[in-house]
This record gives sequence, structure tokens and C-alpha cells, in this order.
Amino acid sequence: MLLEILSPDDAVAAAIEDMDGARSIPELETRIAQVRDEIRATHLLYHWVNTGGELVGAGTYTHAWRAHYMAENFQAVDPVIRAASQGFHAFEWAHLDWSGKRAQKLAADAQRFSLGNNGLTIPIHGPRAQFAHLTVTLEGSQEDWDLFKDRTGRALILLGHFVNRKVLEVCGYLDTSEEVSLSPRETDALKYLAMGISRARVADQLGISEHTLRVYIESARHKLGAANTTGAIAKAVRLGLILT
Amino acid sequence: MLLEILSPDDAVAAAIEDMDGARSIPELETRIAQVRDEIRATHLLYHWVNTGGELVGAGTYTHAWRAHYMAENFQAVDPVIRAASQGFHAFEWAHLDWSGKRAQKLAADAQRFSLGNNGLTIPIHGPRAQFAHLTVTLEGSQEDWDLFKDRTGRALILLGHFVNRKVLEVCGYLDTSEEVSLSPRETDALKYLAMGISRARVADQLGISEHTLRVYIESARHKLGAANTTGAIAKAVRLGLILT
DNA sequence: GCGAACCTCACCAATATGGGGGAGGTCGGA
DNA sequence: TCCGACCTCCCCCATATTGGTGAGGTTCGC
Repeated sequence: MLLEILSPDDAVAAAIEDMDGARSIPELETRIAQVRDEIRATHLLYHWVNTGGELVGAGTYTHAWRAHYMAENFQAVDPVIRAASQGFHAFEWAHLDWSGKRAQKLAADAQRFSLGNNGLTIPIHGPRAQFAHLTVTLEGSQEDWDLFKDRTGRALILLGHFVNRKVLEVCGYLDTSEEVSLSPRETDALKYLAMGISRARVADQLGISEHTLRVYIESARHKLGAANTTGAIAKAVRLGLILT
Repeated sequence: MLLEILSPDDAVAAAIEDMDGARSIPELETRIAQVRDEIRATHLLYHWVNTGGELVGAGTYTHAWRAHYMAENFQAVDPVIRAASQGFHAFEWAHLDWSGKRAQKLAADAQRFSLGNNGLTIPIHGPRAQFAHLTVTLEGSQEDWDLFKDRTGRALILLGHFVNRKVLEVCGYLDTSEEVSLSPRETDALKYLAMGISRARVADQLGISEHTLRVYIESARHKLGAANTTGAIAKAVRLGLILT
């Protein structure tokens, strides 16, 4: 019930406050391990999926499992990642579709590495298409799992929010030099092109010539540091510069 | 302090639970009005900014103000919308840059419509580039505002999460027929093109011919229902089908 | 065993894009 | 008052893209 969110395990409350003091990912990892111990979970993991570069995560999964997960390229077939990227609600692993061959291998390997037979994942979406998740697992009976969820499930939504907030701070994701400012016409140009409208029709719609439209496209493309229009539009969408 | 999140105003707690019973946007609006009354704010508003179509919002702003805001196209220059779309942390209106001429008119008009001289906005990012925010305002002194923030600020983060969750349910945003499944090669093709790499180099990188690459591009474009490659890539980025 | 999905490759012609170059007018902030 | 940013428009030429068409092989789930 929603009320449980607001009266969570005191240990979680204290740990969330402690989270704010972390100054690096390793410090965050230490605190996440403490929360895991205090809520008596098997594992607790924060994972920022689409950094576009180095892996950003903090949690109690072993290095052996992380290495194995990467080596097998499990992320490409992980039902958890897929569900989290397309969802907003927290969900249980048991409710996912594990029928694929590679998904079954992932499940079997996860069991072999003792990740826990019960899992709950909270999707986290941030600005500029940032996508992460907070996952908690528990090795135990269905009864234990149900009690565990009732006790901590909702507070973990808040934990996820603050962990992500802290990660964004620590990584300097928000005070970025990537910030680009497009003029209103440049924004319009990209927005309509992103809708798949031809240049001729966009020019028509904006009441300008195709030559003029091209000036806006080229200018925006340079501001975004993109090699071509396609790359510029992909970047603008990801940065949230064009809202559609 | 973080601890206050976990022990919020009892009225807010009850209202959050009540939120889950809403079955439509108007019912949600009724409940948001109740929360506004219980926390003694001037206004409380949920606004889904990029629906790509009809306005989705629920809150206590007057219809006169909403009509005026749209007529003046204030969204294009609203520092609140800009800061929320690029951020993750809750922020106060006073901390924004209102120096622009149009931003100043927005601020003046907002005051004339009695929106409240103090405002706090909580950005909300959902799946598939969904972007919304929960805003609370209070007409009052700095002292009143500081006390108000301390009392309710953190609980509103949770309120925002659940209001958005309920809106997504009510609108059927998550059980969408927009769900598209791209094959691994189609995904790779779009991903590299989105990075601004030329078709020749993408083909090179994937170890296939340009003809083959083109088959993947065309196939993905049709799956996405896009008129051209640019539109297809914009849609794939927005839907979170290509993670970069 | 069969069928759908995926992966692979090729061609022609018309249209679109991009790299360069040129130009002038308006508005708002310092 | 001046300057930078924005808005507007044009040209040439080389390259890339797109709308069509054709084809064959492999894998996996029912």
C-alpha cells in the first residue's frame, strides 16, 4: 500500500540520509552495501545503463558476475533491462518473459552466481534520455519475498531517486558543457525533420524557403557538433532539445 | 534533510494513497486539489509537457491562466520548463534566470494571475523521453516559504512519482501499440547512424556491404512507421530503442 | 518439417543532402 | 551607438539517399 512508502524501515531512512554524504562512486557503493545489509537483502544494485561509455554502477554484485555479464553481452537480451527501459513502474523479475534461449541462459547463470531467486527492479529515467535502475534481490521463499517487498519495496523507490541524484552530481552529468542552445527557428527545423517531414514540406510549413531552412539545419548541426543531420537530430532528441 | 522525506505531513501521505484510486485525469485533478488544500499551498500542478498532442495536466491553475499561457506560447520561453527538462533535482523558481524579455513578461503575468510568488518544481522523466513536472506554489513571505518547503518539499517528490505513474496508467501510455521490436542488426544500424557516422563507415564497421545495411535501415524504418531515415532514428531514440 | 524472421547481396534512376561560397535586414543588450 | 545573434535568401557541384526492384541462405520455434 502507498502508506508503507511513507513509513519505511528506519534503517533505510537513515541510509538514504547517509547517501547524500557520498562524494564518489566507491563511497556510494559502500553505502549501498550498508543498506543491503540493513534491509537483509541478498543484493542491491544501482546500474546506469546508457552512459555511452564506461560502466556506471554501484552495488553488491560480485566482480566475477559483472565480468561474466559483460563477457556474455547479456545486456542485449536481459528482460530486466528491456522492461525497465520501457517502463516506469517497479516490477518483479518473475513477471518478465524469460522464454528466449539467451534469457534462459542469463537466468541460469544468475542462479549459478547466487544473485537471488527473487528480484525487484525500479526503473529510473533522468534528463537527456538517461536510463538507470535500482534492483534488489532476495534468495528465499515466496513468503519471505512477499514480506520483504511489503517492508521495503516502496522506500526503495525513494532510495533509487536519491542514489541517481547523487550519481548525477558525482559524475557532473548536470553541469555539462554539452549544453547547447538552439534558436527558435533551429529548434523548429529539427523538430519537424525529426517527425519525418521532408525538407520541402518543412520549409512550406514554416513559411520560408528551402535555402533558409538549410541554413538553420546547418547552423544547428554545427552547434550540436554533429557530422550530419541525422546525427544532429538524434542528439537533439536525446538531449531533450526538441520536445515532440 | 532527507529524513523529512520519510516522515512527511500525514495529510500528504493519505492523499498519495487516495491518488491510486483515481481512474481519470479529472479524478486526479480533484485529488490534487485536495492535496493542495491539505498542505496549504497556493497551487499544485502536474504537467506532462511533451505529449506530442493534447495537453495533459492536472492541477489547480485556473483555466484563464492556462489559456493565457498557451495563447502567449509561454512554454517556449518558460525557464521552469527548460530547467526541468534538463534536470533531475527539484529546484526553486527563484533560482532560475528570468532575465529574458519574454521570461519577464511570463513572470509578471503569473503574478497578475496570482499563481504565487514562491514556486518549487520537481522534474519527472519517464520512459520513451516522457517529460513532466510537479509544481507547487505558495504566496507568502520568505519565512513562510522556507517552513513550507521543509515540511512538504521531499514528500512531493514521492507524490510526483505516483501522480505520474497513475497518469501513465490512465492514459494507457505503457500498454502501447507503439511497441516496436527491432532485430539486433537493425538496432546496430540505427545506433551507428544516430552517432552521425556515414553509411559507408557503418557498413565497414559492421562488416557488411552498404546494400545490406540499407536493407536493415529500410526494414527498421518500416517497423517504426517513419517516412524517412531521419524520422526513424528520431523515433528510435525517443522510444529508447537505441541506447547510446 | 515448415514457415517466419533474420542475415546477406545486388541494381537503376530520381531526388535529397552537404560542403563550400555569396548576401542583406532586424532586434536587443551592453 | 555598436555588435552579435538571429532571420532571411541564393548559387554550384559532388556525393549520398531513397523508392522501387530483384535474389538466396540460415536459424529457431511451433
